[in-house]
Amino acid sequence: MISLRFYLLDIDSRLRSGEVEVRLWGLTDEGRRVVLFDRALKPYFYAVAENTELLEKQLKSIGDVEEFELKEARIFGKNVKAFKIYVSNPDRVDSIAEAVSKLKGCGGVYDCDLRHTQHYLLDYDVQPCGWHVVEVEPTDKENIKIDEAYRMLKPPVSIGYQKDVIFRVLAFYMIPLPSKGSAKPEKDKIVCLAVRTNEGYVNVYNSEEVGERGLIENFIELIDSFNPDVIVGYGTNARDWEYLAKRAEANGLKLKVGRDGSEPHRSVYGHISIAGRIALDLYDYADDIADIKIKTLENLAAYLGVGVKDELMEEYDIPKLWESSEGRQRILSYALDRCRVIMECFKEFIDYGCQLSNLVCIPLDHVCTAAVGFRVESYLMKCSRKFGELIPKRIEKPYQPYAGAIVLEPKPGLHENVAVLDFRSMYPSIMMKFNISPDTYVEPEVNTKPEEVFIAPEVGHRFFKKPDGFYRDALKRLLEARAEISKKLKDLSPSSTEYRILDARQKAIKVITNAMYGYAGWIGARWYRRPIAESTTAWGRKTLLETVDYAMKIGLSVIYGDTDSIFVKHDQEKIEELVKYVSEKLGLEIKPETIYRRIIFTEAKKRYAGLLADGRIDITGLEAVRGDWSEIAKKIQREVIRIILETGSVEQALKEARKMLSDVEVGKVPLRELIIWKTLTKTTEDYKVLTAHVKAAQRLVDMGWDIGPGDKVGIIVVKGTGRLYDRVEPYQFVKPEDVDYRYYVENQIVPAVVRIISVFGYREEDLRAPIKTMEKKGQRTLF
DNA sequence: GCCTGATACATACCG
DNA sequence: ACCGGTATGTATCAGGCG
Repeated sequence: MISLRFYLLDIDSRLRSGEVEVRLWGLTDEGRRVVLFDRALKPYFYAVAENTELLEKQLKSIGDVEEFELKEARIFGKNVKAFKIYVSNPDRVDSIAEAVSKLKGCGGVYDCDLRHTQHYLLDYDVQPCGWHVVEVEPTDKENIKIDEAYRMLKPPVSIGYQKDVIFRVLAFYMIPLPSKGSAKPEKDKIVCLAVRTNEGYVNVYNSEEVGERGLIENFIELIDSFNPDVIVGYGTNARDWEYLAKRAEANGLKLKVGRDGSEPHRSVYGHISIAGRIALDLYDYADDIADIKIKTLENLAAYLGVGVKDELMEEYDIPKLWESSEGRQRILSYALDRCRVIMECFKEFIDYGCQLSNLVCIPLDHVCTAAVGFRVESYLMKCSRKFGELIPKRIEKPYQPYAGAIVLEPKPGLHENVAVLDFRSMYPSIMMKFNISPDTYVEPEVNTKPEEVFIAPEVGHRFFKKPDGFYRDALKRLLEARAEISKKLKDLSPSSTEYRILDARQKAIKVITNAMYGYAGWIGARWYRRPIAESTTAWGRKTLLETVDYAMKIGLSVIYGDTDSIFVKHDQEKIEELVKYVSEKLGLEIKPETIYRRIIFTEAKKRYAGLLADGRIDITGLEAVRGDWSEIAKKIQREVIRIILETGSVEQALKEARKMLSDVEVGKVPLRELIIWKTLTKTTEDYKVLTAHVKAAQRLVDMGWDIGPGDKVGIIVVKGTGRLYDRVEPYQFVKPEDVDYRYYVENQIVPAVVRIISVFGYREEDLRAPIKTMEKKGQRTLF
């Protein structure tokens, strides 16, 4: 027997002579790549026994039910008796559970729609991207590309061991040559594939030199010899892997890149998995970052501070470039640079990725692809085990709306010295304070004594004060962990490894904490309970209103507020009093987060712009921060905002705006700044009304471009008559002389500017009038 | 058949 | 495939109008 320290990278399972075998892939303390086999866990599910004897009798007669045992468990806080039912044929867990759920005396089936690997992780408390001690014996490697293979003798034991793990990483970027529209793997060859390892190997395979077949062979050989733990790319789930597999097939090859010689395969959440390796798609990371509007690799790189060669190349540029040797050269160096950028973005991402994976207990490759709801749910499943809660099946539930947060009416105008007071984790704190949880919720028909429950305002839902609900427990762990990390971070140098990892972890914790309320109100959630979400927002509204009332009572002028924040005229003493009130009387924490030297509010909620102490300008909600306005309109609005905030002179802002606007009128503006991007949210046929971006998308599809739901369509408005949708073109096809510059002035720039200046009594005419008329208004400033 | 205002649809934002 | 609240632009339709 050997005892090993083992870091878990990936987990999968396979059938071996009728048994499920779990494979744990990872690294040892000495940096050896190993795989561990374990058949100890038998497939199972739970059936709640409402009539134990009756149910037991029927269970005996069901084929493939190997054995079962009666256990104590909990469902939504209620103690129940349930049979843990072991199934001999792992493929039949679902169907047998379905059959058992219909038996007399059965009160529902639980833990039945989880993958076997998930049961394994939960039952043995195994942590992806975490260290364990394992007791093993050596076994045959079966040609697996690994240093050692072992058979597990006991379940793994998770240990708090922290050690930086150095992965072997391969980044790649491929370029196919499209014949028409988007490249199609059925007919369009891959002409170049760039690779880069984190150990310094760089190359670009070129179909001109080695043929497409040679290019793919080179790629497979590199994976074979370098044997990476991680293979990273951009857009690999939606495109690259499938493309490579099809082109491999067309060349009589198999894309055997898995450590066990298997090919990439589609797995849960739409992820493409590679056996024994982490297949990462940085697109998923970009998708998670709201500030990145158009999810290109360049934009991700810019966001992360990774430098990109200033060379724009899009798919429609490729065919023409490929015709000349100079163009081909450019394509090759472009691919190489993209590969470098992918590797650098990977380095910025990986600490956070590992921490998130470890926290929510989803393997690293899947956690990136999993939506927030599934991440929260996975974390909750882990917590539920400690409470003895069985895991409900995912079922369709009807949608029933409920009231959310409140937003205060802003005081329009320019204000000076405004402090923003934010509640710290308002919803999680409220959920903890009032023990809001699926297992503490009191059904309407249940009688309770007034002192044993919390009653939500407005909606009247009740929650038991004791014992702790499992949401309270789950949140407490998160908040305590984060507080502890914050304390540690203070004593660490930001450049140290430990700081980097802890900071990544606290970010991961924050994401999960903040998503917990949203999860509770999601109809797809296993632990969905509308009253939970509804009560949380009700207490939230009450809290905010009470805070506003008190602020006004002590003479603080409240300018705005939204959900968990209030904007007040800065007054140190009174703010301190308000903070004290909130902490002592409401039992929550409020903190001045931001101080604006100056801030502009329009009549509209959720839209404002402020000047910070350090001179930066913060814009919220306005056109300037939206992805569906042209850059030129956004740029001019930003400029107007900046001048007003810095000088207080609307006239000066107008003067500048007029200058910029007149450039547009004569066509002195790059086409790039005229693109209006909109997301296609469904297939073009599903739209009830025709819109500009849908029309453009239809045209692109007709021309052979792969465009579907979720894709962004970039349009430019061109001269013509009729509806807007009759006057737009996909941006790729527009020449400067086609552009309808008047549209941009009247429907983009003017509205964006007027939105701001109208606050100060100026109108469209003031923007468009000659300077002479303006002077009549005189030079005045707002402060 | 054209104009106008009301309404529905579509998108993206805030917290 | 986390929530509800909000702003805003464009399409579409009903009704007025000799």
